[in-house]
Amino acid sequence: MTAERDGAKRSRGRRVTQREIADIVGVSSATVSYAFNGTPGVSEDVRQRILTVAKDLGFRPNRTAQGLRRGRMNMIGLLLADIANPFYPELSSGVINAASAHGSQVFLAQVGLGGMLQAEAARNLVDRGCDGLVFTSVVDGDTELLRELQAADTPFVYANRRVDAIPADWVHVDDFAASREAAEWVVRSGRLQVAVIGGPSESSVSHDRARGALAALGAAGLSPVDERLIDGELSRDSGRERCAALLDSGAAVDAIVCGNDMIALGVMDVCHARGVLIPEDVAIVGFDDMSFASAGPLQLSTVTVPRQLMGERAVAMLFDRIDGYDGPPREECLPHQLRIRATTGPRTAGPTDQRGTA
Amino acid sequence: MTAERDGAKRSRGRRVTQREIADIVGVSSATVSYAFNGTPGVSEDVRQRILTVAKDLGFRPNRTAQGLRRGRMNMIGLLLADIANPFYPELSSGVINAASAHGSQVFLAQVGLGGMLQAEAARNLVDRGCDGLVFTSVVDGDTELLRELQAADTPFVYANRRVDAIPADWVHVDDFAASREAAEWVVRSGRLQVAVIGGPSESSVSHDRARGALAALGAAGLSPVDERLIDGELSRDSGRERCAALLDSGAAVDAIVCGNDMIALGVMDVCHARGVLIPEDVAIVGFDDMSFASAGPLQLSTVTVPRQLMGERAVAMLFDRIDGYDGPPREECLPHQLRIRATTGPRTAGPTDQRGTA
DNA sequence: CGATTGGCCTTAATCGATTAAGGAGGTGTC
DNA sequence: GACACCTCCTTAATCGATTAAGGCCAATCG
Repeated sequence: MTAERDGAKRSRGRRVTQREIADIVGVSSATVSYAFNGTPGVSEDVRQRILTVAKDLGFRPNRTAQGLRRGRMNMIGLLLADIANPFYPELSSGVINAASAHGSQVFLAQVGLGGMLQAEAARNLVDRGCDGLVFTSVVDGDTELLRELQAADTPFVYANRRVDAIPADWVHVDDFAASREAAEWVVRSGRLQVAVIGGPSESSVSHDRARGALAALGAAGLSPVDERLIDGELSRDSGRERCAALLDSGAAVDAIVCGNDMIALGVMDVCHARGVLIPEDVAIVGFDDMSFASAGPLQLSTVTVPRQLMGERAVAMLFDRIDGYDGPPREECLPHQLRIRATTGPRTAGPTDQRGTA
Repeated sequence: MTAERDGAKRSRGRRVTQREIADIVGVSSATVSYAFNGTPGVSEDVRQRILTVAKDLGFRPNRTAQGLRRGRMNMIGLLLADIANPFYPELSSGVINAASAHGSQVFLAQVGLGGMLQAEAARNLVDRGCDGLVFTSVVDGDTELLRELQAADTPFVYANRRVDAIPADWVHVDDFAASREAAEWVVRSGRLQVAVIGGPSESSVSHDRARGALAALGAAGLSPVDERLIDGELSRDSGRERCAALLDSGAAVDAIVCGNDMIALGVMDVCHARGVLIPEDVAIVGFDDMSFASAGPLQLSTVTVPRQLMGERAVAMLFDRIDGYDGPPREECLPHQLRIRATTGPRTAGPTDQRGTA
């Protein structure tokens, strides 16, 4: 008798359909559909009766059925390497909000890291009917997938990283220039023994950042402390490991240019643990300006990347494609900003020669 | 003639269907479906021919059609307040990976913050066919929505926050006890003028944390410095504002217990800017142990919350429901850990009476 | 007054898969 | 020879919406 009992009785997901509304109002289901879509040719009286009944019954359209019929699901896929890396949440936030403003929602896939491979995840998203994809973590190995998507005419954009071999819409910052500026600053402030601890070379972004730093060093007639440290992961752990290896090697270092702020965090962990003073002994510069970089006592010098905006612009470009734009791939370069804080302050000690005795 | 030309010619999303495979192999589409699903009753010969043709044509099943017919989309919805708040990405990562292990993918909805209202977002996810929902940021105002979901028998779980009035599966930590422990530590180390800068009282988690801290103070015969500061947002900005207000008020303070690490970050920003020494003048304790809390020079005392695990357990409980478990709501309390670092070190100065002249 | 015109609905096909029910052809049994 | 019984397919309904095409009726026109 009660609503509770009814609720318990129906099987899960038993939802009101247009057909039921049609039966109650006494019209055909087509009319109900027309009423909801505002299609002309439904009298105001009937429309009102339909809407009233729908409301009473708590009708909600089945988006799956709509999607099947209309061939468009109004959703986009977002692929990222590791949502726990603080770079991505803000980018994602931009993507989600911009998509929402376009009436779409976002399907999230985490690739690598216990998740699926990128290609598998991307195909899955397409199978589910995503109208387009935003790639934030492509690597060169994804070439085949991207080719496949282009062949099938599935819209996608690169946010941040890109694959050179597959031209497509791309939103990014000038990583090369930004990294060069950061390294230049370090060099100009008198550091001579500069180490570069970068990200994976298969990522275009990390690659560009490393090249930028090396270009600055080269222009000053310097070369990096230990070339083998350049390539690695963009994680705090990897920063720790490589910084420890660097200090252990006994090489003289008075500055470390990091591929991102997470690496810088790991580097600072090790320096802190070993009593290496920042910036007195070693200057440190990160990349991305993650929220913690400006934290009270931390004050990491870094490069600001407009991550939220990057997500928003990526979605804007993607919707252009989804809505039919068919021109050549476009590239949008967002402004970055060198943010000098305390970790690149004046150098007061001689080149450090800590032997990593900590 | 070329594959390129064919590709350009077909309209977007023109994908191979079972029907086309059936026509080529010379069987009915039903047989094709049976072949893919491993349903008995298809000869090995025919099955092989079907699979071969499917592979050649790059067939992929349309998950939307499958979902419509099967009534299950194999996806879950994840609702969160602000993906840029570092609490959520790690929780999300746990959710995504656990869902992936169950063969499901995750739909993400950001509520508030330029996104939709929670109820709107949740209904949207259900309309799209999500098999269940994970709520991470419910507030008391969502009661009606939750009731509606229960009436429709839509499975959902609370991760972290909960709404008392609507019992449902819930994964959390003992925020009350953890916060009490944190405050006790501060009190035991000799601080007498303790301020509590918490989160929104409409969040069960913030509410419990605030109660825990107050309980510790009460047990020591103390009361918080300024009760009006307890309620606010869980953001760095809010931490800044309230800390500034606190210092401006001229009240004597020698410890600040924060509702989470973001607030603590804002508090540290202000202290740093005004020359208030941590921990000499003011001890600070956060909550959540976000990655930056342990950063080199930062060393924020806080409480560790197993966020990734929380996401995984939430999904496990959710899938129990999706798979038919129909018992009473279950509650899972995960272990927390008080993490004492440098910001709660010994107090060396008298109670601060900075007038905020910075 | 018969024909045309519009307004308002209905019929039925369709999206791409799943699946119950049924049929054709061969084998086995008595 | 008849009947049951497999094995392997096919037919057709179905999920819940959308939408082209067509029907009915009253109003309008020459």
